[in-house]
Amino acid sequence: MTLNRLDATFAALADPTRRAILARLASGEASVMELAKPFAMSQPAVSKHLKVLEHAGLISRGRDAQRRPCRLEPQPLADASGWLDHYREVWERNFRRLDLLLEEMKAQDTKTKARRTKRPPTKR
Amino acid sequence: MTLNRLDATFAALADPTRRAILARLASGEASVMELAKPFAMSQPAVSKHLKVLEHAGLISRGRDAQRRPCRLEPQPLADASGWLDHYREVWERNFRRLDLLLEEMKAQDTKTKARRTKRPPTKR
DNA sequence: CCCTCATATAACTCTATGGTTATACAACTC
DNA sequence: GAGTTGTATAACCATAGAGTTATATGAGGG
Repeated sequence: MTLNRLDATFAALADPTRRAILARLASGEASVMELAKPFAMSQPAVSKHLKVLEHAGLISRGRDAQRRPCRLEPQPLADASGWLDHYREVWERNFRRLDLLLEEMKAQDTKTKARRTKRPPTKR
Repeated sequence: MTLNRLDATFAALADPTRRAILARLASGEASVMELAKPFAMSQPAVSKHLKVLEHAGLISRGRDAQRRPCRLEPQPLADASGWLDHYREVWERNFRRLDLLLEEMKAQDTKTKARRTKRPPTKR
């Protein structure tokens, strides 16, 4: 469920047009025409992008006469951000740890170089 | 350039298999076979995923005899995270502002209701 | 040298994506 | 009620993505 949601969120963010739409929506609601204007692209194309964004839960749509104004829905973004932040932390910690490890190995290496005919310490 | 990089990063993250691979790599380097084991998927499929991740700059690969161990590259993640955080902040601010606006409108609404022949209470 | 293991590449299938144009629909204007 | 505006849908095309099997390559081990 939530995993599927992450899929949809990241997939939606992978397109520069859609990121631009989201950026535009950061300054307030907008109609489809308003959103389409900056792009060298037909209106149906923009509608499709909006459908993707809506399906990913990143936007929701109201009704104002014929217009279907789009507004942002911050929740999925928060989820994606959470995922990134979580792993980023782990990764950076791991990265530092690895740097340390590499220095140790470099030191070790000079000592054991003669002995290493095969693969060193059998994985980790 | 950087925009293209964001495309690749988010596209890479959109696949659950690739996210799982990254999560696995958080606990250290791993070979292709090791990475492939948990998945019900052929080795070439995993190699393809790794190629995507490498192309997105999310991993880099070394050489250890026949093995091509994968390790994480945190930089693109930091970029993606930065993009998300930036807009998330704007969006949340906008969201709060909008809530305020809606309350104002709701108050206004009761006053002007008689005048409005169409369009019901503007949703939500 | 030959064999085996780890990985990469080729060739193919299937489905999804991003775009198009043309058209339908829905709601307002006059 | 006729026309106009905003948006959605349909039908289509081209390309990319995720998977497969089969095969090639590259590096050690005996």
